[in-house]
Amino acid sequence: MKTDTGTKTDNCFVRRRASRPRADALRNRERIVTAALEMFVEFGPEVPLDEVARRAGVGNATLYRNFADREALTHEVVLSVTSRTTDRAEEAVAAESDPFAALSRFVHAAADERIGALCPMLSGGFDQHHPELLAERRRLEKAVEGLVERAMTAGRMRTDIAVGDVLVALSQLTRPLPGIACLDIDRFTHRHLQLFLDGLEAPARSVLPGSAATLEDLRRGH
Amino acid sequence: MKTDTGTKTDNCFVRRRASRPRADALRNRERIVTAALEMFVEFGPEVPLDEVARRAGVGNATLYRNFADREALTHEVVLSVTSRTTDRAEEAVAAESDPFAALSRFVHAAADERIGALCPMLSGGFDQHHPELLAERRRLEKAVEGLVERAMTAGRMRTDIAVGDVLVALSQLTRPLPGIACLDIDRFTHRHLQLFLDGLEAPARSVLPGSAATLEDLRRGH
Amino acid sequence: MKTDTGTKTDNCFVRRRASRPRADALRNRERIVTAALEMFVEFGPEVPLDEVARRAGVGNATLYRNFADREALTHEVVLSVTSRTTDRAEEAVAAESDPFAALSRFVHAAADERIGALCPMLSGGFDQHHPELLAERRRLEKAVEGLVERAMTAGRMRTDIAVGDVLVALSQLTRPLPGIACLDIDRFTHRHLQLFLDGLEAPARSVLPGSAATLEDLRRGH
Amino acid sequence: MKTDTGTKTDNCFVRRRASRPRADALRNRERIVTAALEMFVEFGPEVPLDEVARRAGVGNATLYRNFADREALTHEVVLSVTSRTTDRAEEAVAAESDPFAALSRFVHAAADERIGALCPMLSGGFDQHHPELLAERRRLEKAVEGLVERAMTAGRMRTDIAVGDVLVALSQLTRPLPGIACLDIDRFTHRHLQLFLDGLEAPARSVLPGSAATLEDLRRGH
DNA sequence: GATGAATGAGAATTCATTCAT
DNA sequence: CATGAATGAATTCTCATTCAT
Repeated sequence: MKTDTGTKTDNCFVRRRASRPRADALRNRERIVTAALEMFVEFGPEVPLDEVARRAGVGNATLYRNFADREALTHEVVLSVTSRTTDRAEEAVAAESDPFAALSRFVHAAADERIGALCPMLSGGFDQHHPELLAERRRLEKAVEGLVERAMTAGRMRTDIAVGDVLVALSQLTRPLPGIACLDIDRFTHRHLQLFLDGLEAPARSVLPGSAATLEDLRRGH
Repeated sequence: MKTDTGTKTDNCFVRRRASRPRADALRNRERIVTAALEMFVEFGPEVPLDEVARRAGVGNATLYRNFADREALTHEVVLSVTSRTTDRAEEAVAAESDPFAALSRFVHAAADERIGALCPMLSGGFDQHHPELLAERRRLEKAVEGLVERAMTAGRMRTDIAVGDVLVALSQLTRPLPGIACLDIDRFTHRHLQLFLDGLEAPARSVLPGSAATLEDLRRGH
Repeated sequence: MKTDTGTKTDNCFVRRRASRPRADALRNRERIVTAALEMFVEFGPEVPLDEVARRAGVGNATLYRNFADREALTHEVVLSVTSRTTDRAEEAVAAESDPFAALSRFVHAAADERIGALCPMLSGGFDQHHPELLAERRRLEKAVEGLVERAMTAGRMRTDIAVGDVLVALSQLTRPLPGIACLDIDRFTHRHLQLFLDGLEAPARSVLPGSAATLEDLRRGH
Repeated sequence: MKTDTGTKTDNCFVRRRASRPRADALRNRERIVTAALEMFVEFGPEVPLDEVARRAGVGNATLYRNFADREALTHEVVLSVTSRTTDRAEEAVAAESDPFAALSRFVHAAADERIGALCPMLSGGFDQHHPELLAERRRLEKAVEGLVERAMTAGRMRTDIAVGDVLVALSQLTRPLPGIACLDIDRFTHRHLQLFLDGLEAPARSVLPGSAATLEDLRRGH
């Protein structure tokens, strides 16, 4: 995942203080993204960027130097959450031999990565069709598709479910309620996720209406 | 200097139909609440009130005459959705002989009433503790409690679920995604609700973590 | 003091119910002017007219039926206060044999008539040059001039003072402080007026700078 | 997730002249206060803040960056006028050997500092009980108390007067008449102040009614 | 005539974004 | 690079005035 944004000055050698600012700058960038995610979760995606900068411990102009506007920052946050969530999907495969256990582990891990925070951003606020994002999202879908298909193949879950169903339900159920620490993620959210997983595991009791979805679909109607 | 305020009754007979002019006013009031709900669903709870007024087809000041500020309008919207949702719960009991079918009918009906639109409002934006709201919320909880208990007693659903679990999961799953017509309520939402219901109906497969919740609990952490 | 505003329908005879609404209407008009004066004193000349109407116990539209706009109402209030103050000046002459005592009585009486409330209105807010107002103001000046000259002639006060000095100082000293009941007119204002009067009575100790003024002068600079 | 907010000190030496950029900012702040005082005097305390900003030559948001709201700006204006007025009281002591001349000098100087502009603000519009203001007001009262007591002790003025009487009368007499350049301060105001001073200097001719006041008292009734 | 409701224009305040140091 | 300050373009809300009953 090359983030070579601005690699122009990479050339080696001396120049003692040339790379130092880089270290700083990179740390700032990360701090800002972290702060932004936290505050989107706590206060919603409308949170003033000046406040994000304050929480990140940098001046507002530094934020704008790194991210041209709110859209750019949102983009990075989405990218970062998506990427880490994908990592969790991959870890889950490795960590659990039982395929449904793997899916289950992923679901809870995704909640901890605040995948729910992406929801409000799905609706505008950044360029859904940016290649970088599309790529990352496909990576996530592939990974989750793997988890789901393995569980189905093993007969461990009902088979009328698509990746999109999992991802959307998962996102919605973990979607933060600004002002309430992420819907009190420990007291409620994991509980509801477990209920959801139990439902996936049980045999189908009805014909699900509507159509299975990919994340992609979500934007279609727009 | 007699300040005989209230001498208006000097004009004898008049005032027969003192409440008539309100026909218009009442319609306006309702139109505003309706427009507000629609726009909260479409654009989120931060939608400019001037836009709400425009959609309602009234001047902005008319909105403010009816609702002192955003909080007051939000209050009314929440009240109205809660109330209609409760009605749906009561209807569901009457309409279905099977207790789980009743719960199921309620869940889908609540989605159509946009119960999910309440989520973003639960986090501030209005006075949670207003007696009027508390009363209405209790009515809703009682009604849903009835649905749930009957289904459990009939052995039609797992028994480790509380009203709050149903209401929170239901609200989250149907929570609107601004910019996407209520998460494309027909293509996805009812599907996910059905999946959720299937999960409720199936026997428990795991011990649910965390604690069951009432809507009340949601505010506790705050 | 003919206030034949709208006397067009004065014609006598029958018409039982023709003059009745008149009585009402007139009372309303007076109530509004009274309420306006009270509220100008209490809250300043920016007080919302709807509030004035409420205090007067009439609908806002009734206020506007009687006074085309804020200027018209202000006009009437000024006229009314000026007129009553003039009456007080005339009464003072009649009531006191000592010329300075008469002036003194007038000064305190003018305070009770809220002559200070005129100050904020002197600065725009209504048409200073309206003939009706000019006439009334001249009447006031004449009356006060009488008081002052008599006191001077009797050797009861310093002679380098003009009517305008008395009226302006009097108005300023009694000018209401919105939010503080007319500068607590009894505890402070009459005290300061007495001090002012004592100063007038004493022999001149210095050459007063500037020029004596008529109320008229006040508008000149504008 | 280290939230080492405050790592700004990573950049070693920097920050030498951290307060330099404030040169501009400070000037702006002062310009705004100056403009505000001028416009309060000219147009009253309700003058639109956007206009104040324009007069100060800054954008409206700059005003709001410096003063959270009208109250905060008013606070600063009051503070600034009070403080300068106190300075004048102290200067007056130094400049005049005769105690009454000192008082007299102060009174005219206070008018030039627009002490009268404080009047409309005394009635709400800012927090009267803010410690900063209370302190500054006490400083003013102390200073004027000194002037008054010295004049009394020297037998140069009547002795039934309190600081509050002087300050209130002084403020009222110099209170600006929006629309009229500070009551044409040179043509009328100094004249009336001189008359007032003459009255103070003369022996008491009557028992003053009411009670002497401190500025503090003015708020009591509220 | 009288009333409550409706309205648009304007004022206060916030915030994304740009600028100067 | 980093920063605090500046800015204008919304947004919320108020109020004088008009309208419909």
